[in-house]
Amino acid sequence: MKVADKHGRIIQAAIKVFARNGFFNSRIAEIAKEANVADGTIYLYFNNKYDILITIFEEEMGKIIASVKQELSKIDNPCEKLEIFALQHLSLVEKNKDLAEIIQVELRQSSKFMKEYRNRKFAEYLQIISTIVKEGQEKGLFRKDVMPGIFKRAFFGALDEMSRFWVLSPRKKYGVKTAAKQISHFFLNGILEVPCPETQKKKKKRPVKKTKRSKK
Amino acid sequence: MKVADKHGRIIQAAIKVFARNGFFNSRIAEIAKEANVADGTIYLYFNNKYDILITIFEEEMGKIIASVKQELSKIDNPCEKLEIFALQHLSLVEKNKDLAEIIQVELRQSSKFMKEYRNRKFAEYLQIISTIVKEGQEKGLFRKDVMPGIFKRAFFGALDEMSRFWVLSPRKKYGVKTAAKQISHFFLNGILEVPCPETQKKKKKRPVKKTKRSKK
DNA sequence: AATAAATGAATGTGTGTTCATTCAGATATT
DNA sequence: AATATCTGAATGAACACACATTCATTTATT
Repeated sequence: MKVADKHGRIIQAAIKVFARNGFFNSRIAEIAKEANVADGTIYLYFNNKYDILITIFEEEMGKIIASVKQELSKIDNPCEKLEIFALQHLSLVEKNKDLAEIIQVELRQSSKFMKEYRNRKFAEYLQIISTIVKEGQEKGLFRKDVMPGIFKRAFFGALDEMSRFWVLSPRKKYGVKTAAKQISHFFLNGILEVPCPETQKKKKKRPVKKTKRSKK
Repeated sequence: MKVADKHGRIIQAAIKVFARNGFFNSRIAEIAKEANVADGTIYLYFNNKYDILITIFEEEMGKIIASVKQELSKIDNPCEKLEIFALQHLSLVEKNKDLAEIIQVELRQSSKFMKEYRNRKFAEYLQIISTIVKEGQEKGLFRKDVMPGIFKRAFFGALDEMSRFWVLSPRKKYGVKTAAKQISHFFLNGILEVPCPETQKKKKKRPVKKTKRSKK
């Protein structure tokens, strides 16, 4: 790696330091030291401490979204897509523990100050999931009464909580593959030995109009 | 409410203020003002700022665990238990937005500094879920290959993410009941229109003993 | 009168940010 | 080719200030 690219070095250092201490307990001086750079230099590349955090999210989250989308584009079957999404998500977390911790913990905490911002990138990520669901419904694979807006949050939340566990605890009990398999299996097939009739008592199954496509 | 009970007033004020600004951006002076108490008075009841946060978690989380356990004890069927758990969880969040935000956001961020502690209370909450799962497996209702340790996190995560959405966004698109129904339904029955054979390719389907119902 | 509880102004520390200064390398001048 | 001039990236010591905590004093309770 080049000696230069101060920007990149500062970002990488900040990821490490923020993950170690949390944003508010991290000192600019510590980041500077980690990046082998003078305190003041940081202000040549970033407006302030907060700006570093935002940049981390912007740049790194962007990479992740792109990579996940890329990976999913190779697959057709929505069932498989969900499983691959889970696997990808958990693998990425495992590979980038520090980054994952920041996105999970620090950015959530800061969300009050950058709601609108976080939401955009984050919504984009969640939308990958709801798109898969809609696709599955169109293909007649997934039940029509599944609300994609709820599903995407539930599915993401499940993965997110699973990874938090990894991020915070040093040794992990379950492997990435096992977890991804289990979780996608929960959501696809449920956990019942045999489908439970009572849970569907409310809605009568109404005949679904076939909305082939709606492009004019 | 009594004019006294400074302890309680400070806690309530702190919940409000922490939720509004986040822990690190909250001033002791602001909490004092909100509680109609002098700055110094707070230090008669708490050791320091952090102690207030911990106390909030300890006292309030304790109440929640007790209340959920209480509610679940009335029910037999594990399927129903899961649904009630979801409903309870989401309802509690809705009723105590500020508290929910603190538990979700601030405590997660602080977990680095008090891992051992958070884990105990939190684990207790998660364990409620895995206990339901094990019970369901014993009764032959839930598949044996479901790992309770993964399930509890996935299920909790799903609910947690759903409530984060409510906590952070002012108007909500889905009602508590709808969300609870949908989420527990995902986990019980999956989302497939028809069980997907591929996803089970690993394990040979072993003949399922017909567990008609398990009520004695 | 004695004790306890509450007050809030004062303190001191920790830290994000600034900015005068340095100096390696580029450019101009001889 | 040698020397002088310029440039702006990098530095890090110094600053300013926000804020948790303290404690001498006041007020309430017994």
